[in-house]
Amino acid sequence: MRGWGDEHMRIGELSERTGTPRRLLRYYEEQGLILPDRCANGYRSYDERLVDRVLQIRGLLDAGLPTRIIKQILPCLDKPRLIHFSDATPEMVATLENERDRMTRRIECLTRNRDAISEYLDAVLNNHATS
Amino acid sequence: MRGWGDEHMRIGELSERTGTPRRLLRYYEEQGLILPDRCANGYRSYDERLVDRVLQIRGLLDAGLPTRIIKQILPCLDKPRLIHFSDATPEMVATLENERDRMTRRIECLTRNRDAISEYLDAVLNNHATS
DNA sequence: TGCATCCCTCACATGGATGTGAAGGATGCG
DNA sequence: CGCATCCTTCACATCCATGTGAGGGATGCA
Repeated sequence: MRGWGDEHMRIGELSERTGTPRRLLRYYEEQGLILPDRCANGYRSYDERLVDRVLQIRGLLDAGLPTRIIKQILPCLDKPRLIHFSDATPEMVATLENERDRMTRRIECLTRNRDAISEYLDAVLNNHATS
Repeated sequence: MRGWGDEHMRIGELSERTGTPRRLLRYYEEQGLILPDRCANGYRSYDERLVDRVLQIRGLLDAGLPTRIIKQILPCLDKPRLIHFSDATPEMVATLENERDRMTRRIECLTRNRDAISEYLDAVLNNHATS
């Protein structure tokens, strides 16, 4: 029953909606990637917006970034235009530039190889009759 | 002295030229990603072309693909047009399609986040005066 | 010949993401 | 009430990429 458009949810629902084991939701919290509040229970209470955030985290993890880095870049993606220059220390900027370049290289490598796979698949699927 | 454009090299040279610890070169071999031949010594002898292959492997690893998958996709990238339909079993094709899609998703995620970082950096570096 | 430097294999260690389960408290339904 | 189902914490286990070092053989130079 409990309306499906609620503002908050417990770990089970977030787990289902993101396809992420509860264990990992706790792990991401431990790593400082998400910060759910707590009910009087002690139960974790997740805001609706955390669904997207968790999916984003998983995407980045899957793309090979470690939680330590994800933790650093997430804040920059949160505030769409509400840039907060507060913690934009020079080292932070350097870290971000560095990571941006790493990501670019990763993207290039992935794209190159994915295209090669596509090419291969096309070849196999089109003129396979000529085996 | 031994000419630097040789056809083959030992593990030390390959390690230097690819920036890869010897340990890992042996590991990649153990995982079936590369297949150096052996001198009478027992020493591994690497073909010149393995330089690029190792770099490619490292790129894919860095992008988050496990060796198990890399092993499966490498053969498709080797033969530029010399497609070998021999081992193109239906499951293999399915695996490749699946992996291609995963890579596409990864690329999208990385691109999205990298662009967000870029945007943030631009903002910080351009109108930082308005802190 | 001795010594440095490469190579070999074997094997245990580490760090990060994830699996799994125990032991127990909260909630809610019959 | 009893029982199922959710939640809590704690802790050990696994997989994978990588580090590290021991013990020993090969090569080559002084």
